[in-house]
Amino acid sequence: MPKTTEQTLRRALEANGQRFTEQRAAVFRFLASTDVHPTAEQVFSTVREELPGISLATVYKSLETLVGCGLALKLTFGDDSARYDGRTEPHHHARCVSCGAVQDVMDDIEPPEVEGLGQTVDGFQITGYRLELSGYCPQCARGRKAAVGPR
Amino acid sequence: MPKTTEQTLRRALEANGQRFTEQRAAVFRFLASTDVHPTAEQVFSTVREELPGISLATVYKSLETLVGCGLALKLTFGDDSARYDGRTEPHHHARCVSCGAVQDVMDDIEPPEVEGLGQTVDGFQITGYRLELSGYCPQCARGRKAAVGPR
DNA sequence: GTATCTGCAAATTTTTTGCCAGTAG
DNA sequence: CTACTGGCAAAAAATTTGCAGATAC
Repeated sequence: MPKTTEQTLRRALEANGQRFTEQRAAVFRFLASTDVHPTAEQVFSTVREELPGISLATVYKSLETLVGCGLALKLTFGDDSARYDGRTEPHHHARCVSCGAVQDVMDDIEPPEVEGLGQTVDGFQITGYRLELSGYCPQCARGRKAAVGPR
Repeated sequence: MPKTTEQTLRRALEANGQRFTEQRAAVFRFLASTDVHPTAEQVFSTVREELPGISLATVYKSLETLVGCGLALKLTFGDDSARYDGRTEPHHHARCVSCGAVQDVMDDIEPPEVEGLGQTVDGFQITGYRLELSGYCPQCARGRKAAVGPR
């Protein structure tokens, strides 16, 4: 866990009037180290290996704190429960329709730009977007014919 | 409620070995008539005006049935609970970051096409995509400066 | 007539909250 | 020190399930 990671966390917490704690640090480190977009439950069981005493409620509270500080994103995919993303740089996600796994994809899969971004669409003032790809992950991709199109 | 709507429902149900019921019809009609992407709870309270005896469990079951027949989509936006979409044609969504409302947007806001669609990206075999715009709905858009970019 | 539904209530699952002791600053 | 936190257990919210009576076909 590089010092810079802790620095980042301390600063962000401080900037939001929050305190630095071991629990928050552990949650943040785990989120920052993975790209699987874990659910709260997954964060809990992983972090517990390191901090056996941590409770699920604390994980939820820590996640909420991190989201509030802009250090993580709370996302939902398809019809699953909430998942957390420790990366705040622009990137998109691909979700396996077979096993439900969520993976990051390089931002450059995205076309030039979404026309109308920063403009008004149907009365909506657009400030951002999120692209979710569906498909089969490497493990599940076994002899399938792809049907392409938005949904 | 046009006869064609009922026809559509009957055919789809039949094709999936499911029976036509008043409850499913009411849920379907409501979904097809709105573009607000209601939660199960919202479907329940609206449909109950028409069928006072319907139960929430039945609404959940009906929604699942409709999704199974391809007559509706189950979606999640941001960090909210599951929402249902009665439209199956290609279109995208805009979500108000202020009030949480979800609105359909014309498909042509979408750029030409997502490069790599139907191809393999990072080992993922892509079969579809979903675009979610963030912004301020007409009601909430009041003197704001837009910061643009993926998130 | 018979397999499939609905409604109800109870069970699960997911997330949030209240409270007191513990700790960061 | 003092306010903010974490852990625990209980609460609330969201969704699913079992079952007996009702209903579509």
